[in-house]
Amino acid sequence: MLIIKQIADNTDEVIARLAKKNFDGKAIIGQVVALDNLRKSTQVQVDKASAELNNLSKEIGLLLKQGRLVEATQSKEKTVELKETIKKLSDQQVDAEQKLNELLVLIPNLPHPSVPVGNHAEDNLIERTGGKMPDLYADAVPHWDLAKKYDLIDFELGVKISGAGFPVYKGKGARLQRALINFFLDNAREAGYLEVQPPYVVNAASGYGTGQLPDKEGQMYHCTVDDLYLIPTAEVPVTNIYRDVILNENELPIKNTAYSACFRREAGSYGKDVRGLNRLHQFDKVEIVQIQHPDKSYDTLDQMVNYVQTLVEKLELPWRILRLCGGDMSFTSALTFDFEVFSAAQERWLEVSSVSNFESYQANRLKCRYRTADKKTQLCHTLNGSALALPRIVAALLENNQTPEGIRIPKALIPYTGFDIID
RNA sequence: GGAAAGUUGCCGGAGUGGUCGAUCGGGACGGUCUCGAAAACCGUUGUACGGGUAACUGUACCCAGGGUUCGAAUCCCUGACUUUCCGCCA
Repeated sequence: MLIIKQIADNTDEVIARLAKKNFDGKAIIGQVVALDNLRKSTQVQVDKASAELNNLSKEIGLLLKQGRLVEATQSKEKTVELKETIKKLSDQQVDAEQKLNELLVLIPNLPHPSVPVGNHAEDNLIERTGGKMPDLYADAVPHWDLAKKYDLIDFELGVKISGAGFPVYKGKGARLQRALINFFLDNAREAGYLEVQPPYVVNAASGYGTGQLPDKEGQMYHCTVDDLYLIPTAEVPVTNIYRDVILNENELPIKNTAYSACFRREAGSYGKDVRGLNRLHQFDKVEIVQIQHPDKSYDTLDQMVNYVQTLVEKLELPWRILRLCGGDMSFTSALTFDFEVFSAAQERWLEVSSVSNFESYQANRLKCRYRTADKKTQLCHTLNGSALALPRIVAALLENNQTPEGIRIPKALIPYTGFDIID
């Protein structure tokens, strides 16, 4: 969440910047500032009364020790009213803090000044593009047909076992998944990321830490008996490793990578967007996460984008990078670059990665801090990106590399698949 | 699922009603010594929110939430979690 001090000190600026995210912050920011003032003023009173009570208690202790019972009893009587005052005031303070917090988590992150204005995908800026558009032969078909033809993915079987959006990968389809996961993890490791294997279910505190809660409550699978959530991305457990952690400045940046299955309810999605592998309830993804010094986080964001670019290049896919507009960005992000690859038979760009700098927004919720040389604690910046999400990569690989003889595997992947063609 | 024990600072581990934010040990950091290092010795070593230009200072925090008391890490209640044993099991 945003830092209350910054909101209070730059109210108008915050409201103006939030507008870029289509968030009308006028009313809520006003309330937040008022609650913060109330919180402070009640605290001053509570502290003062508590100090008085503490002093009285010490005195009573001394008096009792000296056997001055009458005076002790008199002092005791004085505490009655004090305690009532403290109770009343601290209730007020707790109440203000609670309300303040409830409001703060509803305010999205401020977009970076370089974020383009806009509300829809069409308003995103194309940063750069690369790769070669494939020349498909006349009978080229979308990946769902290829998946059936070569018996790679069984969507109907998934429906039987679980429901729509839970495909069953088979044979070379399954091996391709495994190959991609290993390929991505090995690349990440070579780029200096420490591999971790996180839990696939998280508690509510973790959901709040990275901002999925309360904003995206309905998008996560929730195991109510145990009050645990299936992770929508490895970002959640991996970033939460650093919840309530104070790092040494020289430990930064932290670079972690993790493979995980990801679970998303995708409530409200339907239509041709969800065909085949385009949108699933369960999918595989390798994620990269960095915890960085605030001064360096934007350099790091560039590095992460460049790193993801090397992946799509090695996979020989046509790609483009979008700078997301304010309306298309996630709740918690300050600046996001999306990667899309062209899926030639569908003739569509498919999002395969999203790389974001959250600045201190997540860190503030997580209480992820670092200690400066002069022993002050400061919030870290958190960043993450998909590197990469598998299903749409698979869709593009299948579609773009289809030939009458079979589906060609890109050179970089062959050591991982163990085969160079699907036929 | 059944039974028992436990949860204190970076870690280990004291503390069972009053100068306890907390003994001590380890670690880490700084210093002395050394060509350098080790050892030894000396010192430092919490977080959050307030007040104050500042030096400084107030409050809260010993798993969480309630309660008893003038006063709670310490006593009582509730909850969470952890560990061990038994059962079940990849």
